[in-house]
Amino acid sequence: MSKNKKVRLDSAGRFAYDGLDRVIHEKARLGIVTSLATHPQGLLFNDLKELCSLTDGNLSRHLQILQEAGLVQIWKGFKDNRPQTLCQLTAQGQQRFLEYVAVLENVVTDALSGAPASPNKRVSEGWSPA
Amino acid sequence: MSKNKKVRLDSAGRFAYDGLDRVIHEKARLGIVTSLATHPQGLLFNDLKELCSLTDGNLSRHLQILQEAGLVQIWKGFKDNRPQTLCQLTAQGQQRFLEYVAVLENVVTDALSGAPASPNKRVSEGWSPA
DNA sequence: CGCTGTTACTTTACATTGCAAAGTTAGCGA
DNA sequence: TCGCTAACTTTGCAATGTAAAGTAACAGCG
Repeated sequence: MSKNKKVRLDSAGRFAYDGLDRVIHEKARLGIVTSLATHPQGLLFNDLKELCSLTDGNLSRHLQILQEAGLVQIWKGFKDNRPQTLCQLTAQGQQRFLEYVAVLENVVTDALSGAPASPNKRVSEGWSPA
Repeated sequence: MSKNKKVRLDSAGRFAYDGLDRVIHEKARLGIVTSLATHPQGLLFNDLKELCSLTDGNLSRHLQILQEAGLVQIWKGFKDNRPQTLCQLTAQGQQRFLEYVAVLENVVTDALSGAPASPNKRVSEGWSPA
């Protein structure tokens, strides 16, 4: 079996992506935050529901998490005597989202840098499948 | 209160990002898959542990999920009479990862297209904070 | 040779999280 | 007045992420 080269110490944590903010990274919330980022005037609860294809309960939960994390401001209002909820990114939310996107760009860069489309090298002798 | 424009029907699902493969999207697994994508010859369990800053138990769990999903091939071998585990992306894993990264690029594009760095517009009258 | 520590993982226990069904409040129309 | 609908919130529970604990085997030492 060929001798595998030990990962260099300075690579430790290279793919940990610590800056990937979990509050934003969850798929449903990523969609919510991205759609809010592209609508500075905010979006209604129903608009978010449609844009992100979420159920009422799910959207409500995620908005609560985003609000508690300080990324989203929730406004209550009325239209035709009916209650309406408007959601908007806070300044902090925008900032954290930009930071998150920068890390996401790193992931994309990493992903495309290692010739991922090329076939894997055959493992050398001495290995058997698990 | 100003009249909010209803989201156009053709925008439904615009930010659902259905192509964001959850098996890959989980932060720890994203790191694992990205690091494997940049090492076609595969990586040892310990190398992955260091590169991704994961505990043994956590890494093992995620590798199991990736293997069960068909994205990763696990090879067992020995070095100096000690067991070693080599992990490698499968062809399917590479394909799905490329598809995933394409969607990630969409997210990044969306995120940067809506003037996210510009301050939010003040909400019109009639709204009060939740 | 027995014992202890270490290595390279796997398994387990449990806390956290994501989801949608169920619930709530209030308005509208018959 | 009643039934239905809208716009959410809350709840129950299944799924998931994490690291501590466990396992098997090797190395070194006395």
